[in-house]
This record gives sequence, structure tokens and C-alpha cells, in this order.
Amino acid sequence: MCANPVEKIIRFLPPLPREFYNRDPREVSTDLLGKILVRRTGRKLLAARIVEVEAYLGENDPAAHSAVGRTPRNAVMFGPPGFAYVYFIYGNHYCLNVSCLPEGTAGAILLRAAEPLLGIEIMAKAREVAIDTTGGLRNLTSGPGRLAEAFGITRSRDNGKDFTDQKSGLFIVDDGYSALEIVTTARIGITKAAELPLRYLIAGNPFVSGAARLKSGNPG
DNA sequence: AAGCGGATCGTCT
DNA sequence: GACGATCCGCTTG
Repeated sequence: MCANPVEKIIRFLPPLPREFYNRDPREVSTDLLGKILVRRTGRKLLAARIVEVEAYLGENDPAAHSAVGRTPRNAVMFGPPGFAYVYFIYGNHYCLNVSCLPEGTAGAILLRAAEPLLGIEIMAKAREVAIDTTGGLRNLTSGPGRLAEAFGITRSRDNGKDFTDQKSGLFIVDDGYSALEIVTTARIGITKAAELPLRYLIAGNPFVSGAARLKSGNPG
């Protein structure tokens, strides 16, 4: 085992610290691109490089779940920075966020897409549906619902987990990779404040969700 | 290759 | 009782 050199590196990297998340969601968003989301359950290790996120600014952001004020559902976003906010959407999917800003101030980053690095077999098994029908690996984690499913994220298991605590088994690490070019666009799937450029992605990365089509010359 | 609509249920009014 | 920070499959070009 451990034939994968990437695994040796990732296994010993520490979680990003609390201060990393204790900032404006827009700053955290740009810095999260290129970082690695890690999920540890027992001996199993999942890892994927984050290539697309969205910032949700808090009570003054009409598109954010926190816009309605604190409720049992969104309470994590009003707590301290660096905790998992997981919600269930459209009767089908979970989505994974990280809380930002100090306790009492809402804010979060939605993790929308990533490039699988470790545990690809496990991710494929968790996704199960239609792995080979369209995009191969791209099908695993390109989109917030897919990413959550590939990582086995559910609200009951993961909502409120501490991203800075290694024992939570869910955290983000920095392997020194830096995103070459960051593009901002409007956020996806919202109706309010839909014009704000709060979606961040790595330019040209094939694992970005949605209209990240490859240019003409797209091979077979 | 791109656009449309159904599925499905927790959360808040 | 309505709607949503989505995904998938089917249809059309």
C-alpha cells in the first residue's frame, strides 16, 4: 500500500487554522482555491483539490440562508469560523459549506467543485450513478451535490463539524499549490442578488461545474 | 452540445 | 403549503 506519493504528503499536512476562516468570505474564497479537502474515516482517506467555491456574505446577502436571521437550520453560520454548515436541497442533495467570520456574524463558503486526488474508488462507489456516461472523473465531484455525495457528507453526520480539528475527520489542508488564475462570475442557481460576482473558480480547470466546457478540439 | 422539466423533502410562513 | 445555494435523463438541433 501507500504506493501513491500524493498520499504520503497529504496524510501529514495539518488542517488550516481558525484564523484562516476568520475573515471576509470573499477573501477566504480566493484562498480556498487550490487547497485540498480531506475526509478521514477510519483508515479511509479521501482528498480532492478545491477548484470552485461561492461566497455567502451573511445577513446582508439576500441569497444567503442566513439572510432570514438565525434559525436552527442555519445556526452554524452564526457560530465561530471554520465549522461545517451542511444543508439538504431539492429533496435530493446535500451541500457542504465552511463558516466564516467571528461568532455572532454569519458568513460561509459553499464548496462547489473539486478535482479528485485520493480515494477515487470510494468516491465512485458513493456516487454510483452514471460514472461513465458523460465525464468520467469529472462526474465525481463537479458540482456541490456531487462533491458532497462523493465525500459521504450528510447533515446528521457532518453539520457542525470543526474544520480545524483533525479528529473531526473533515478538514482542509495546504500543500503549497497556488491557483494560477482565478476567475469570478455570478453565483449559480439563485434568484436574489444574482448579479454579484461571488463565484470563484480556477481558470480553465476541467473540474469546474456547469459550463466549464473544453474548447473546440475537445478530444474523444 | 444545449435546454427543459421531474424528482423529492426539510424548513419556514 | 410553497419553494429551494441541484442533478439527471430525455429531447432537439
